[in-house]
Amino acid sequence: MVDAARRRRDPEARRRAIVGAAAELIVEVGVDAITHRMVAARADVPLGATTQYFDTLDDLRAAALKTLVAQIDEQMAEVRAVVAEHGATPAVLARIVHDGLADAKSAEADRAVVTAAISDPQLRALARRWSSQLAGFFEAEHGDDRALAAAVFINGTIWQAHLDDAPLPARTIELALAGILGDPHPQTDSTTD
Amino acid sequence: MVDAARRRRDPEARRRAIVGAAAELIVEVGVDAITHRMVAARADVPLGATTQYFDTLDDLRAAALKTLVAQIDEQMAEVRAVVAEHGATPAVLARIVHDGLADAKSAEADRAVVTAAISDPQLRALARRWSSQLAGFFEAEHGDDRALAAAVFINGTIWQAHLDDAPLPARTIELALAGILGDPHPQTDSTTD
Amino acid sequence: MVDAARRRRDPEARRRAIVGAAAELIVEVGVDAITHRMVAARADVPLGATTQYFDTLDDLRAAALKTLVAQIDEQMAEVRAVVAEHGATPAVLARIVHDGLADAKSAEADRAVVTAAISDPQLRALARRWSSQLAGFFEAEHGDDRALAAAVFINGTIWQAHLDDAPLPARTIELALAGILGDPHPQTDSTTD
Amino acid sequence: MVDAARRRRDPEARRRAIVGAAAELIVEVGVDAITHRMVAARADVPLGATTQYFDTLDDLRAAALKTLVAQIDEQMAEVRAVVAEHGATPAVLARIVHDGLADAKSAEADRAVVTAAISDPQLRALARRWSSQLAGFFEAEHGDDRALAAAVFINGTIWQAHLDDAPLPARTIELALAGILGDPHPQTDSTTD
DNA sequence: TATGAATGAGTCTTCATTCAT
DNA sequence: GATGAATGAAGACTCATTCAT
Repeated sequence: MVDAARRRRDPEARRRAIVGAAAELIVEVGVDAITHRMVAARADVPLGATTQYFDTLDDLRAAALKTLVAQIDEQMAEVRAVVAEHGATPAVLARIVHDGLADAKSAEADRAVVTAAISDPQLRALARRWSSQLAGFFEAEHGDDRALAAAVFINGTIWQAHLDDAPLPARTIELALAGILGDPHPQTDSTTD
Repeated sequence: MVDAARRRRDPEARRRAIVGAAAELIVEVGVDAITHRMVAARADVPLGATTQYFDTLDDLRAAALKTLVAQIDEQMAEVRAVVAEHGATPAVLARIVHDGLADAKSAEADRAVVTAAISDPQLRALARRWSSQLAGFFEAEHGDDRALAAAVFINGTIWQAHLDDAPLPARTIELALAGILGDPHPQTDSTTD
Repeated sequence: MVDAARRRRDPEARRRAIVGAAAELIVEVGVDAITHRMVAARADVPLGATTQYFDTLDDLRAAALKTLVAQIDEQMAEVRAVVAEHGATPAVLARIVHDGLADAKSAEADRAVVTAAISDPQLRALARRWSSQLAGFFEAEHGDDRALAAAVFINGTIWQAHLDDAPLPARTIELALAGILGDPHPQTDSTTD
Repeated sequence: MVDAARRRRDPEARRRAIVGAAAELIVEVGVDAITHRMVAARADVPLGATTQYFDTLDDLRAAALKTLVAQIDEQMAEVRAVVAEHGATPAVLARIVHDGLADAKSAEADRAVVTAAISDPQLRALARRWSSQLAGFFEAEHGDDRALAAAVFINGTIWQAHLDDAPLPARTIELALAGILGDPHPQTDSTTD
């Protein structure tokens, strides 16, 4: 009764429940597949509640994607923090990436957002930015080309993790990053080897 | 009249037209967004034809995905042929990957299928198989780990190319592959630790 | 069975039935009050048929209004014919107007279209044109001012007939028109003649 | 705070604000198009207030129409006063009608009520009464027939003014009324027959 | 009493699928 | 076999009305 009563008159919580349900469903079935009915059922609210809080399904979608984006931004901030403390070495990054992928939830969120970015210009810009930020960790030490390649590889691991339903071994990631990045402070296109 | 007569007499061609239209549309608008009406319009056949040749929309979808899959398999066969002749060196693979990505059409098809694979178990199995085949080119020479990492990187390039609307430079791909694969004939686990 | 079978596959008849039902309902409940469901029920067709034949409710509304407009144009043509033969005398016009108003159906259609014209610029233009045509019958003989006033009076009779559920007596109409029009060939504002 | 406090303490004012907003909106968008939300926004009161003061939307509509009716009754009273002083001559009436139509606001209100009367029996009765009152001004002097015709003409001017977005010239109205009414003190049926 | 959150009925619209022709 | 008309289920969205607070 407390729950029911509370839910009934806690608009902020209800809004969060709806957005959360939408975000979950976007991850599960895709950004275009969600419906008011699905979201209402998942959030355990009546159908009308979904339109009460969001004028259009697009608005709801946008809000849900925003929370997914926020999650990724948070991840990125954590990465930044770890890198700031321990340096952007292959071992450090490999650990972060592996752990991130091991968290199925966040890995799937990453994938969902990137997939949604296919047809959403705004999300595409964000995805591009994330890719740049990732590359940014390596640029100073390893040059633009290798940094970009490392970011590309890390993005690739998201899809591989999805295919395998399991993250790549940290060891494999580390090995690959080490190979891609080469020795610190190399020329972008190496002359001496 | 010739056209009409022809079509009437060539059900196989009509079926191909429908499947082809569906495949195009899947790439353009996504696997879930196609409708009988869209396909009929694109294939320039009457609405009824789409249900005449395929009992359900899902059947049509499946057939269309099958042709996209076949395209990818063909690509893979070409890769295999090139590799058989020139070896699976970073330079060779980088060229193939770059050229494949530069062909927007095939790059989009790749992406569409991988995206569709998110929620289609059969396609997922295929995607896994492609990843394995890709890795297979390198396993003998470089060991399982590095081979897998190389495949992961190549998959990553598909998404990066989509984000940038341009393929990665062949040079960057080659550099990365060279780094990932390291020296030929290494142990799966690296010697020194 | 013949009826059912026929209706089932006589698109033109079905379309007419739908438009006719919509027109009836517009007259009865107003242009903004019609719904697909009302029209479908009145036309005795399934709900889907109304959207099969008209992409949007607005399209259906427009088609229905078009038939009402056509009815009025036809009326106007008849008036023109009668006037051409017998002249635009008060007696002749009074007879026409009275008979038109006595036909409740057409009187209500007039009223419905004029009412719909309140918020539909296209219909407003038409209503203006009708008013002009009506005035046109008298202009040559009686000058612009009196002609316009006669048209205004005739329009007024539509509303009075609606209020009274009965047309004004032809005698009253004739008397009023005669008074409004005065003697033939008057000056509108006379200076020279 | 003053405003809020005031409103809180003056339910009657709030009720008036709601009814006034509803009346405005009826004139603007039609009697059937108003919603609680629209009225609340226009009256600048919370949504709940609209249902607090009126059990149903129909009740609110009725109240709003009542104020519009009152406005018209007031107009009619003014007409009566002017007529009592200056007589119901064509010139006097023409001036009144023209000025009334020139006041777009009141002309639109007239039109809105007449339109609403189409499907509201109560309003229809009122409209009938106004028509009678209008005719009443002329009956004693000019007989029933001519008086009715004059009222019909005046009603016609409302619609013409709406079509033209401008009132008829007072001169035209006067001319028409003079013609319709003929000489004072005629028999209902004209003398010669 | 005043507020606005809550709910579901009803609206337009799309479309897979069926089936008469 | 080929066509497109037919149908209803389902989706997005609006809003009158109720009622907790």
